[in-house]
Amino acid sequence: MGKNKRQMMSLEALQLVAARFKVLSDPMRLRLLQLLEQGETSVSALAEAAEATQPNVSKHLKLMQDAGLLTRRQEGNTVYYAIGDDSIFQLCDVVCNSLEQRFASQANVLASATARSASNRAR
Amino acid sequence: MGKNKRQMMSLEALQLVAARFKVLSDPMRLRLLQLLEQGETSVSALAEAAEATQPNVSKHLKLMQDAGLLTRRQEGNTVYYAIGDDSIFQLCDVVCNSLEQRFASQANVLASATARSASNRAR
DNA sequence: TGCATATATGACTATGCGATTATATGGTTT
DNA sequence: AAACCATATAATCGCATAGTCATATATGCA
Repeated sequence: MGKNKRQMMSLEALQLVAARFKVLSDPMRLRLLQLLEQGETSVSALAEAAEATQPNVSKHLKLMQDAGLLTRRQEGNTVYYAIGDDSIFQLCDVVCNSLEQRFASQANVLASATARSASNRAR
Repeated sequence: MGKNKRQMMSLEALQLVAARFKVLSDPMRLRLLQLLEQGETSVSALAEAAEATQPNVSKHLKLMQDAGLLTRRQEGNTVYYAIGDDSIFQLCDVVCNSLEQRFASQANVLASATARSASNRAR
């Protein structure tokens, strides 16, 4: 209770946090993460589901793996990626709830997309 | 409890979420938010505290206000900005905790910066 | 060995954005 | 009115990056 007083973060720390947000600041990557929430998936399957080219998807996946968000498993010819950091979905939930509030009065673009995640939180 | 199955978000929704993350993906903006956590502050005060030029700070502030993260209040000549969406700090906490875990074994760049926020969560 | 499939990488283009500088806008004071 | 102050805006530059296309790598199979 009461307001927490955070101490200032160093510039390096802020850069790390900013970098994490940057990884999440692309619709295609969010789409891939959403697909991966259903479970480990191969690159080609992701490319088809996301309606994107294979090289493009491959790059995004590598970027997210390098950022520590995904894990990579190779089985024969095909490579399977999976969620490696569940905090991603906490982040998306918080953002969705905030956006819901913001657009509450307007045409509800987000309504169907975030209704469930909102009803999960005890607010 | 157990895993929640989210439903797919529309492309527009994903773009909105990505846009919110993008606003947070810049170290200077995070710095300004951190300064504003202490309370409403004028543009010039922010510029000095952040060691940045006034036009640069002004742009960042406007951008965050347009994104719904900040509020703006003008009093005479000077303009005061303040936090308009507290979810920002939830987001930063989640990211900090995730980064802590990730870099747990390495040199602890984040330790001092995030220790408190980590000890706040019941994990 | 040779060929097919799956993924990764490199070259290239186009777009977006952060920073700086100079200037404009708006308010206050004399 | 003019001068001064704080903030916002415009023009510009440089850089990062998402996307595409072509190609390399690598694994499996005939």
